[in-house]
Amino acid sequence: MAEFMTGMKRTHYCGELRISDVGKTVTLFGWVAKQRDLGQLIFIDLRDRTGVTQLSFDDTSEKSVFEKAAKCRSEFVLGITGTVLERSAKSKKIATGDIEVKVSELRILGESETPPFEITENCKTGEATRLQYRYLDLRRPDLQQNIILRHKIAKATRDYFDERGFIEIETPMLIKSTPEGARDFLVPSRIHKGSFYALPQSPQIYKQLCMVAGFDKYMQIARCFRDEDLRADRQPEFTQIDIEMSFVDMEDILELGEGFIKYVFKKSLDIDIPTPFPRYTYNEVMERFGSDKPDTRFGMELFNLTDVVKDTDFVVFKSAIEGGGSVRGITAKNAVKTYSRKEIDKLTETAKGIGAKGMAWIRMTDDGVASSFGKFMTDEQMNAVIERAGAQKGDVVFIIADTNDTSVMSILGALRLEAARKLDIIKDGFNFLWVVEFPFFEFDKESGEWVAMHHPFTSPTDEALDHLEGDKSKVYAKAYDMVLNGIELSSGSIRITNPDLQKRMFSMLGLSDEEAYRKFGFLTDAFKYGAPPHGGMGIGLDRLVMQMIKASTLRDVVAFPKVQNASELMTNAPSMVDESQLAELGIGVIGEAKQ
RNA sequence: GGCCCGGUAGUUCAGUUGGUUAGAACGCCAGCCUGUCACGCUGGAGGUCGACGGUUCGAGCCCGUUUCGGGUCGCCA
Repeated sequence: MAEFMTGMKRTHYCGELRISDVGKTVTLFGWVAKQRDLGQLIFIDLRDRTGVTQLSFDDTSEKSVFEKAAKCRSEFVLGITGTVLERSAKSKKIATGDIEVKVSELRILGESETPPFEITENCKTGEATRLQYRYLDLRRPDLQQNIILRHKIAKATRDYFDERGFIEIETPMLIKSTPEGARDFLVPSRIHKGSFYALPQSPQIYKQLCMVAGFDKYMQIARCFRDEDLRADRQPEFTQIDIEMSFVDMEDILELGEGFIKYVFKKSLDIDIPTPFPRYTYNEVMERFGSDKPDTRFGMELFNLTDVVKDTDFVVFKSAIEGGGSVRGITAKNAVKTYSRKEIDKLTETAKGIGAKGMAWIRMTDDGVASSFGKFMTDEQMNAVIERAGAQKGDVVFIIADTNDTSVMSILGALRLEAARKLDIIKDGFNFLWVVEFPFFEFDKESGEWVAMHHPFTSPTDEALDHLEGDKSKVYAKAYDMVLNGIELSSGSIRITNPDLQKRMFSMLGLSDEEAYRKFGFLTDAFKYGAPPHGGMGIGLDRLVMQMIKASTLRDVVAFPKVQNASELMTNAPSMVDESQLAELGIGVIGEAKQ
């Protein structure tokens, strides 16, 4: 039934025509957004990626054209030629509202069944249905704008780094598996039966080898893969703006990163981001915000009560402190109405869910001070607590005690976010910051051992070189994170380039010399042949775009995303494969297959 | 793997203490309509109430299991 477009050539996009075009003969292609049939008069809104133009048909139209227009339904694909007319009734709602196109030739290039949901902005249809028909979802103007903005950001990214002498180099997708951190996606080899490639979690090692090779400044908009569980801001495949530079120290990289953010916000959103970004040490953000990726769009900072309550009779506080831990809290301003006893109980459950043993609280009501632990305290002690909390009438104080200081801070960090959302006090804006001076090791409670917080190529600070094998809590890394509104946007470090130091690092991570050589020998070998000092970072493109458009999920900025269980609803990937395919690869499935 | 939330026409939702034939709006179909742009008017079609099992005289509603979707903790060097 569909007609051919032979002989038709587009003169304009649907969103382009203005009053100045009146009188022109134009040819447009697009989809029927809406058809309004008034009997002897028909209007069709024709949509493409740029916008909508109204087409009109009346009794002066050729009969066959008019009849065809009457048959048009939503999402039919049309090609039309006609004359631009000034509208008698103008519309201010759309950019082309002053004109319409009186159609002289109409071809139905593709018909459409009724779509499962309307192709409109602010579609209310659930995500699952939209993802199943993602090609229709992507046809919606808002999602289309997201993807187009993403393109602009990627373009600005390449421009920025190109102007500064960076070279984009493609690194391989089929690489050696080095399962140190996240789980690898594995790809079986047909030629080497029983052997596997891995998909890269990041181009880390290759970009470092590019530095050894002398490219000096590398960048790549690189797809990365991690076989871990999904979150609203985590997809199993994601895109990094990956950067590495030689002969630089941390300052150079931070400056480059700030410049990049400034540039990309200006170019794609025309927003000025002030630089330099505030810089916090890891210890400072943990103490003040209870997170290594703090959201600084609101206050409610943590305070330390350990010295204030250490002599009280409250056994919960006392035993936490005696066990080497701390007592800390946050104060929610004007929250006494929001946080009724019932709501506090709910928050306590939340706290327990993330590892708290309990939660103490103070409510500063009109009738006085109510608290969960007042009976264990003298009035002076309670007043000292309230003073430290900076609490006034109308405020609510939440207090966490634990023998593990880090737990206390991170639990309060989570409660701080939860309370801020509930109280709706998070201001609009783009709060960038750097977190620096990361510890090199963190203590793993389960194994009782110190484990590396970063990948094994991260350089310790110069001062730390003397006591690497000593007090592990005092070793810091030349690592830095860029944080935006509580989301980790970027992570980077200065790398180790000394082969001996790299060997020391591997052995501290529990890798034997043989094992280290088997896994990373090519890198340590490379460092024997003149490795320039270098460092870099990877900026999460998806997360950056998501923040720029204030989306709440990555799925709004990824064209074809995966859902929570890591499957794709449109194609139903992953799927089982034929036995013959498995046989060729020498692979069998153990246990019950899960589709 | 744990915890929390949700699933009722194509879509978004309502559905009382469990009680006759499960409703509305939008969309869809048909007819009428010359200035609409959320067109209007008239009429119509459209439901395994996610699935299975249980309780009950009777289940959309109660219970259990399961599945799908979302959030989150673990995990993400």
